[in-house]
Amino acid sequence: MPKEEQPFRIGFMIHDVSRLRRTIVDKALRPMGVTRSQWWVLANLSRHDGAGMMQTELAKLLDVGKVTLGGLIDRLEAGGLVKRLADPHDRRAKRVVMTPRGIKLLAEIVVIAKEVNGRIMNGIAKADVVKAEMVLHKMKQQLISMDAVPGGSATGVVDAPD
Amino acid sequence: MPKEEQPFRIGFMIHDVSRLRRTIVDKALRPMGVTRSQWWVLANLSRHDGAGMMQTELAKLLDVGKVTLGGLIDRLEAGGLVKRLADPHDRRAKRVVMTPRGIKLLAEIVVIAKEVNGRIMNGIAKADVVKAEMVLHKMKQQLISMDAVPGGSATGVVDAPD
DNA sequence: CATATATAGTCAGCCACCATACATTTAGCA
DNA sequence: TGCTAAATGTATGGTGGCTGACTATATATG
Repeated sequence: MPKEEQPFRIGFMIHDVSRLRRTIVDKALRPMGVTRSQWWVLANLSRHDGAGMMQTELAKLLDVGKVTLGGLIDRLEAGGLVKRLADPHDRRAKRVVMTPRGIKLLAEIVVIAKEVNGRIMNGIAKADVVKAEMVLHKMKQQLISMDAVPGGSATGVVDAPD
Repeated sequence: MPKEEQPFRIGFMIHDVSRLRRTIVDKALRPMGVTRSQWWVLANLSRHDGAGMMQTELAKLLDVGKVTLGGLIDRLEAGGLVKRLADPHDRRAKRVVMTPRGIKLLAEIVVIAKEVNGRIMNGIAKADVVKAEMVLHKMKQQLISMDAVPGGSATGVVDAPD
């Protein structure tokens, strides 16, 4: 093995870590009946609370397609964690809001997730993590500029804050 | 309110990049009728060529479950890129080998993939990429030690030599 | 030899993605 | 005012990933 250049290494590495991480987190979250993606939706929903959010709005925030988000909402709704309400001003739209049950569950999830996350990142220097995050962020921007975002239609701006 | 600690950031970042990257690569590869996961299988298969590989062996190498790999092989076989041959020594097993067509296609794929990859990594310093890779690698080891690998069943103690 | 256990693959079922196509409704414009 | 264009959400169908249950074979052990 003469250690040739491996331009794809980071790509596969990301793929692997993403997959394995999902498995672990989902396993830890299973007792509460949600997956990591569902948690992700709840977390974002809880920050933009108030009148709830339109599905399209939420999908854009998460960089997923309307269809994918629709499916996630379906499952969350089936679990009684969110509700779809008709928008009073736009009869096409539905506003997604968290139920009390959803709010309560989210708090529990965060506790578990923090613990698991700590174990995954165990022994990795904080500074290194930050640097890696920056590389990933650049990759993400590059990808978005390459039209990776699914519902495409590139409505205006990129650059998700936060 | 300024910027609280966000322990999950890198996790979601990896998730995002992985997802977006898959979309882009798959889009670039579509003309040749394969996905990125299929390419991944072909690439690994081509390195361990010769008598082909058993499915389980391949699954272990890729850290995916037998079932997932079975599905991938199904599609590759349907496309005429690999073949399943009966193992002469073990009647349970099947050896997966690449067809000439598969070999040829892999070469074409690599060309495309290299180009796309270059664009994704555009403007990111090589040294930073290497550092990020190291962080990811550590995460991966940590995850594997947490029993993330699917077909798990902890066949003895595994210390997958890299 | 018989039985138990481990291993190779498959089947069925679920979640998360995506793309394409569609109905409904809203908004823009001639 | 009426027709077209855009936007919201859904339906449909495919890939990829996982779990759990199952068959068939191989090996180990009493």
